[in-house]
Amino acid sequence: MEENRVSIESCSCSIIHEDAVSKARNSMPEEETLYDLAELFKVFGDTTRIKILCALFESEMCVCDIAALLSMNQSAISHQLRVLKQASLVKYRKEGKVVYYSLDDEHVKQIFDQGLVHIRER
Amino acid sequence: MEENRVSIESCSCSIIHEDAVSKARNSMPEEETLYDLAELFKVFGDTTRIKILCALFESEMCVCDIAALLSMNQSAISHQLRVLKQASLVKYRKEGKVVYYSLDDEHVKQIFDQGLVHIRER
DNA sequence: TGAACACATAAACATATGTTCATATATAAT
DNA sequence: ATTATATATGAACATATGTTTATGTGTTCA
Repeated sequence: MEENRVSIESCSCSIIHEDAVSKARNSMPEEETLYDLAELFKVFGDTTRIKILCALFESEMCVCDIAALLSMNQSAISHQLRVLKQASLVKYRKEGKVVYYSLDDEHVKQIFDQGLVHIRER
Repeated sequence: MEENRVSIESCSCSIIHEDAVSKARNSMPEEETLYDLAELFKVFGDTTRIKILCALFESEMCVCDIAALLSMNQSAISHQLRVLKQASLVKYRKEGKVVYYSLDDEHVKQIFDQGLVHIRER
């Protein structure tokens, strides 16, 4: 349908399927939600952090344990734990000098497992 | 238990909980699996790509439609569609000059929704 | 045949990100 | 009090990443 073709400044091309575009536009969650969602997945999108989460599926661990497990230095792990903590993916408890980290959330594993399903099936 | 403390070169600290470390080590998936998983989530970890996927939940769309929807230029969208395609998250069909993209996978939405659950509950 | 269009892609660029190094903080032990 | 240890953090650095710009490719239509 020629009538549906509308020029948009930001894009040199014309909209071919205005119906599809407006349907998508209406169903789209808020900008902030999508931003937060991307930020969340970004946290999962690093090998070190994925390994840390994976390790914590088994039991809580202190920073040194994780560093030893992954053969990385303590600082790198500590930095990544901060990222995980900010994303509410891990929580911690202090016991003297030692800080024990554990999963903060029950559906962290569900996100993880859904990802696994995808990579196994392609 | 003092006997459990073992020095590791890569980490200046000593392992405090060798049992926890070895349990985690044994349950850890293969390195390659974890790498692929991180790569997958990395693809979800960008606002533009999240929006594209979100748009495709409704219906297939051509490149220009998506560019107009997101007020971005065609090239940027095309680059991101390539990333999504390489991750087996979208597929396409050609119809003359127009290339229609759609979701490749039924559990893309499940990963997306699991992420939503997390950000809504924190 | 040639112009217009939809899309792809390479190069360049600015920005974001992860690790390391050095150092600070807090607790425990001597 | 001093030392050792577990962790946190800021700065620096190298690398990765997303967007733009320019251009190439393939298809349609006049």
